[in-house]
Amino acid sequence: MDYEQIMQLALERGFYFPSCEIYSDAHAGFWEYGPSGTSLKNKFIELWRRELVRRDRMWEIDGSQIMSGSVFAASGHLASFADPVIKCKKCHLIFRADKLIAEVSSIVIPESADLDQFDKAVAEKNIKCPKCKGDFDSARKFNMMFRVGIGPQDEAAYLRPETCQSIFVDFPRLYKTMRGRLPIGVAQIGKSFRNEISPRQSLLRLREFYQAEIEVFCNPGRLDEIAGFSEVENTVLNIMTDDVIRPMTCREAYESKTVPNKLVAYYLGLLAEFYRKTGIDTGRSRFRKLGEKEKAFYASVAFDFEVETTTGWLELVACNYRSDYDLTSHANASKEKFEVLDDNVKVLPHVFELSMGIDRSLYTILEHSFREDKENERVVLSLRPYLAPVHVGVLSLVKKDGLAEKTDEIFSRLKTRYDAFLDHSGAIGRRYRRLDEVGAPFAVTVDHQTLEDGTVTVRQRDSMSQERIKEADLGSYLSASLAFP
RNA sequence: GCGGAGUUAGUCUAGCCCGGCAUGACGUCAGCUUCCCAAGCUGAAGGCCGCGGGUUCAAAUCCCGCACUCCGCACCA
Repeated sequence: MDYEQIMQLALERGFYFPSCEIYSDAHAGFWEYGPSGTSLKNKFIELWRRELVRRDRMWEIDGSQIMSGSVFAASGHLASFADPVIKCKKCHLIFRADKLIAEVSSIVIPESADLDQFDKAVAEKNIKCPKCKGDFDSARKFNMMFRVGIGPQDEAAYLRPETCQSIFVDFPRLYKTMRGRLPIGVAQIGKSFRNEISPRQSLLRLREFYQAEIEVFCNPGRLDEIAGFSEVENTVLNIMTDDVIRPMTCREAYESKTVPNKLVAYYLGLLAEFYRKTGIDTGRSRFRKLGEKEKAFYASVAFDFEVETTTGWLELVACNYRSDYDLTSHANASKEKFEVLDDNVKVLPHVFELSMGIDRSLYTILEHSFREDKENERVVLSLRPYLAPVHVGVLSLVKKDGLAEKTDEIFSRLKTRYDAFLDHSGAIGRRYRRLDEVGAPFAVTVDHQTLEDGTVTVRQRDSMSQERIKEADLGSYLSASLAFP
């Protein structure tokens, strides 16, 4: 399978498609989830809640997408999420001002410097466009954040470029009211917005995208006191350091100091177990330890969880040890106090972050589940049953002889408990094929025998095999088969 | 943002060079038939040929601009 096949399936079966596609001024980087995609996404999120939020007794919040300028002044986004750029007047090429100046003149100007410093350097050193030797316009900032105007005064605010700032800003209230103790995870699912220069490949680089972020607040002096560590100590992590992938258990990773402490090892373990249950082929995954130059400026230790796809290795989760960077910044800017009592000692928590890209994860699930069954001339999405957009197809073998009515009756009993799809029309084989393509793990078929002895057939998506069970047992059969792990 | 290639029904696609009724397949819907794995038959719906402008008696086709998609570069908290 490749990107194009997944794209075609997404368009044909209602997984995702371009936003505003009927208008020609639609912008790149915005995509909609259709019914199948939304259903898959909801179930993915439910699995995330089970495996991370509930398992680790985290607090889940849902913050504003628009946040005030002060938040991003404190977080550093206003200064450093923006690139200083200069544009050639003649050929209109755009360059990063700081990089071009450093390259041709060895003058180093920090990217967050005032704009006139760049203009001054360009003038003094008589820097011209490297391509056409044209003159440059004055420097300007290209900020990746979307600015929005609030109220009649059009006051500046911003669409959040990452969801975690809500968590940092909310932490003092949460800790005062929610009765937790360190280490405590605060989780959030939501949209983030980045004005990417060139969005690409549908769900893989979006301007509006979903993140599932977890910020674990911890006592930096007690990073090896993790109660749940024994639960994951034998979980295998594929850790990549210096271009070599080495499988090792969480305990081995910790003891060999491949990861710096038990807390980090524990959460990488939870993450690995979560992704295993999404059906992604974790044999083609790795936790890549980032080198000094690659890490974000706030991170002291960073691992990217990456998965191999037909588009190459794809980063699904950024795991950053952010130390006290965020809480210190917000404490200084807001005058709010972020210290908490941990075992009767006052401490400013450190933060370990798991920042997950949901859209990319969903794409990867689709690609890793996609199977061309040439022998049976079909395309199958072998999704885990609990993630399938449609749980069960409910079909009449033929419409006549009262089979349709009986099928409707069974469907009515199932439809509020499961994602069921009712289908009477066309050849039975064609209806099975359609269900295979959206990954429905089961198809219940009503035939003549149903009317005689009250049994129906249940067809398995992957094996195409069928068994006959009592109609009355359908509910318990499906509940057991579709249960989350 | 740069360079290249593209954009025709839900999907894929012919037609474009050389202007003159917009092809075909799959899919969808209805009916018949069959009755457990994309069978067959009959019928139907579905297109401002990406958008805007120009040339022309006439534009899917030629010209210009723009948008979007893919690839490469650059960018990437």
